[in-house]
Amino acid sequence: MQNRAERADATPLRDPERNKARLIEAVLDSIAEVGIAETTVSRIIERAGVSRGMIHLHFGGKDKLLAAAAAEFSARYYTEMDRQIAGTRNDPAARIAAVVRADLSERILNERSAAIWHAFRGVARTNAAIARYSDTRDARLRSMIYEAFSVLLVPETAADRAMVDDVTLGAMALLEGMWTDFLTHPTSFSRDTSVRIVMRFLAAICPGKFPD
Amino acid sequence: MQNRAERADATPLRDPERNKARLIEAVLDSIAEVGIAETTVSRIIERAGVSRGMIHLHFGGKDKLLAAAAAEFSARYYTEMDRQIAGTRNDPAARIAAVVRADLSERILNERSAAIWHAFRGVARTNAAIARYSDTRDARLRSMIYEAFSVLLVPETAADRAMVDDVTLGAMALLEGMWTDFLTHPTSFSRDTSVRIVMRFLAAICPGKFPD
DNA sequence: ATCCTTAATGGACGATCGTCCATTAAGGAT
DNA sequence: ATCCTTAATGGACGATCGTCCATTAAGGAT
Repeated sequence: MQNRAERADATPLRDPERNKARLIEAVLDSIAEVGIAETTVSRIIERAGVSRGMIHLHFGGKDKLLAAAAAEFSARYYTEMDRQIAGTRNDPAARIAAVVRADLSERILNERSAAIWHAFRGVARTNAAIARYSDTRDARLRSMIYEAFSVLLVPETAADRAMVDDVTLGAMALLEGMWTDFLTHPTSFSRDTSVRIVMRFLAAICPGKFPD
Repeated sequence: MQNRAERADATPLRDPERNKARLIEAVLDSIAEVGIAETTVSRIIERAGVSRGMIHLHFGGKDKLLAAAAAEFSARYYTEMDRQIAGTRNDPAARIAAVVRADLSERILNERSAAIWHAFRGVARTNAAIARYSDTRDARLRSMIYEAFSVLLVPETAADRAMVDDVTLGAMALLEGMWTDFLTHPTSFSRDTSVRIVMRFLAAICPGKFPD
C-alpha cells in the first residue's frame, strides 16, 4: 500500500461513508449472484474489500447491514422512477404509461434487481426490517398509480371509486407479474412486449382513456 | 412408550413412509412460519417428532429434503387445480374462469401457501432443485391457460396467435400479482375482489368471449 | 510537535450448523 | 425360536457462522 504522499489522487485512507457504501453494494451484488443464504459476513467483506470488524463498526451487525441494503435498494427504485416520470404530472394517461415503462425499464428491472427483489420478498415475511423497505417501494408505486387513475377516471359515485381501486390493484398485479416473468424466464422475456401487454390491458379496461 | 400389544390401534412403531411425510410437512410448516433461513435440521426434526438421523436416512441430506418438500408443494398445487377445473374441458371460457377461481381459492391460495411459494421463489434462482419444482407448477398453470385461450380465440393469423401468447402472459401476470397482494396485504386482501378483477381484465381484452 | 478522537484491523470466541456412523431394535422370513 | 434386513436413534464431529474487542494508526485539533 502506498502512503498518502505517494498517491497521485487524494483518496483518503479512512473514509467511513465510502466503506459503508461498499458494504451495501457488496450485499446487493452477493444477494443477486449467490442468494441471501450464501451472503455471509465472510463473503460480504471479501467482496467489499474491507476488514471483518467493519460491519459491526458501521452497522452494528449483519442484520442491520441487510436492512440498510434493502433501504438503499428501495430508495434507488423510486429515485429512478421519479426521474423517468418527471414532466407527466398534468397528463394522467401519460403518467400511467410512464410509470409502466419506467417499472419495466432496463434501469429499474434487470436481472440483478429482479433477483434482489424476489430474494427480499421471500424473507420479508420473517424479517421485519426488510419487510419495511419492501413495503415502502411497493406503496410508492401503488400510490403513483392510484393518484393517476383518480385524475384520469374522475370518480364521482361509489362505483367509480371502486373502479379506481380495482384498476390500481390490477395494474400493480400486472407489473408484479411481469417482474416475476423476467425473473423466471430471463431469456424469453421481452421488455417491449411486457409494456405493450400491460398497456393493452389497461386500455381495454378504461375504454377511450388511453389514446394510441 | 407402550409396546405394540398394549396399543389399541395398529400403528406400527416403524413406518418410513409416514416419517418421510412428517418430515416434508414439518419443512413446509417451518418455512411458512419462520422462513427458510430458520428452517434448520434441529427445528425440522423437532416439529416432525423424529430423530436427528432420519433426514439423512430417508432423504440423503437436508437439501434433498427441501427439494422433496418443493416437489410435494408443487404436486399438491396441480392436484387441487385439476380437481377444481374438472368438467370444464369443452368450454374454454368456463375453464379459464375455473382456473382463475381455483388459483385464488382458499385451498390453493392461503397464508401458508403464499408464504411458502414466495420463500421458494426467493431462493429458486440459486437452488436448482427448488427451481425445478417451482417451474413445474408455473408451467402447468401457463399451459392450462394457453390451451384454453387457444380454443377460445380460434387463432388463424400470426396476429391471432400473438394475441393468445399475450393474453396468456397477461393472465399469468395478473394471477401472480394477486398472490403477491395476498402475501403483502393479507388482511385487506379479498378473494372475491381478486377473482372479479382478473376476470374483468380478461373479459375487457377478449370482448364478447366471457359472457357474464 | 503532541494529543486525542475514532476509523480500521483481524483474530479469538461461543454458538450454531448439517453430516454421518456406531448402536439398538423392530418385525418379517425361515 | 432364530436369523436377517433395515428402520430408527442420538451423539460426536469438523466446519462454518456472526459477534466483539484489544490493538493499531489515521488525521484533525491544539
